[in-house]
Amino acid sequence: MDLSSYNNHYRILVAVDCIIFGFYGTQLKALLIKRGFEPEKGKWSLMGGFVREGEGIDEAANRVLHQLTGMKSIYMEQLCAFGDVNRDSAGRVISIAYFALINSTDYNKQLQLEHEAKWFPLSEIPELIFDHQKLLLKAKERLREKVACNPIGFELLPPKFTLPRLQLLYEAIYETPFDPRNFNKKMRSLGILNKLNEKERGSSKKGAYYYEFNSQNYKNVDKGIKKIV
Amino acid sequence: MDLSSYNNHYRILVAVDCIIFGFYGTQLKALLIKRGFEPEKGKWSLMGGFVREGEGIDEAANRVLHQLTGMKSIYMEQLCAFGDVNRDSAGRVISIAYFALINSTDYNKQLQLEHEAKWFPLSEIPELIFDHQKLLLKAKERLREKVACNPIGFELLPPKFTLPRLQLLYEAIYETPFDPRNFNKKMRSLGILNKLNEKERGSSKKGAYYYEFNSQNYKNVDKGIKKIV
DNA sequence: CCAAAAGTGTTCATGCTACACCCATGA
DNA sequence: TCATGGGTGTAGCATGAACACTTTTGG
Repeated sequence: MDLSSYNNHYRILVAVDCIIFGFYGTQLKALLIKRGFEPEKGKWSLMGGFVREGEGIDEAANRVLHQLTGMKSIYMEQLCAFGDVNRDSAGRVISIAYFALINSTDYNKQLQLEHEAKWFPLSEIPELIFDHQKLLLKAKERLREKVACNPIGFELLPPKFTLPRLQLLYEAIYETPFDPRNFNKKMRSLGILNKLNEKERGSSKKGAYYYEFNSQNYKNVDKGIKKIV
Repeated sequence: MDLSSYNNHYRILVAVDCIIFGFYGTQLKALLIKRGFEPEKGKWSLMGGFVREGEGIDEAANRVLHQLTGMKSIYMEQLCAFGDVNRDSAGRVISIAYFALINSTDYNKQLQLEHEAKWFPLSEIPELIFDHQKLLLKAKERLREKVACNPIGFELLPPKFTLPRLQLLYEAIYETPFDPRNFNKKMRSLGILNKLNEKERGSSKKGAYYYEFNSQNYKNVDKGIKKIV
């Protein structure tokens, strides 16, 4: 490799920061940690880490997500880069933000304790370090845009879920109620759900049918054309 | 500033690369340059530059755009970061991509010569260095998504333009013809155009009325709700 | 038998699509 | 006067929004 022509240029610390969304009860929440090192040690923060030598940025984001959740193959997408000169009080750091969606039922609670991580409803986010509030806000916007045309909401639910539950999720994301008749009709018409022959008991006496996401059908459809919500 | 806790981390070269779109005749084009330094000197490339000390990333993109076009206050938006380990053959470089829209009538041709820059129709892009082809593709996608709901197409036109010309622009972006009756109706109904009392002569005998973009009206509308195309 | 949540169908308004003719003018 | 591109309106269709009642069953 010939590095000669690049040698005199300024090198910068590059971090990845992850906005991790989960769906608990009726609330969309974000997973935050108590920062474990200076500066701003002990304050609430997004989970992040520096990009290492020989490590791609997506790889770095995956590593960071794995560190905190113990999960592999999390749904994850790059948001954008944040690079104001003084965004980090301890020096020049460019942060590449990722947002991730996880199914809250299967992740490692042990790791959560180690990192002093906590789920916060989006309406009750505490003060965050640096520009992390801004990253979180942008992630929320992007999630809405993305969910409107792409079936990624399912990433926030277990493989089997009921329609009322799916509706609660969309209501949490958009912070607005939907009409259950219209919602069901729309969802069924998209042809991306399989109705199972099994009911969920417990949240109602009648019981609601379970559905699963049919990704095969989705792939056959012209992506991004149909509006989901 | 206390840098102690960050000191042992790996620092990386960060570049910004700009995908610059322009509208010429009936074609959407991208501005490419002949790369002026090694590696890959003399090959076609996006215009880019390294992020400097004390310079924010948006600032860096503006600087790069100014260098090539001589224009200030160009419409510009961050696309995303590209950070695969071996994307640059000469070492680890993370690139933050920006796409820019410029009105082709008022930019500096002199600078174009100095950089050996050339406008290429999107259907005739030559081989590009590194992953620049990928950046360009992604920019094209993003432009379509963005233009569908935001009136940024006007950035590609002079302040005064005719409806047939605007239609040609949209047709170029979406690579598909529109019905002129429906297109006009839709555009007029959005209430973001001012019809001027002046006609463009030359492209037809009857002449077409000039319009200008009314950004004031646009700001009063609930953004991002209305679909433009 | 009653309370609580699940499930379903119809109507109306709106917006999108398709489509054909007259207008103004320079040559 | 004619060729060229500019400009407009209508009817059918699909989609989204509003809205109320029946079903199931555990307690």
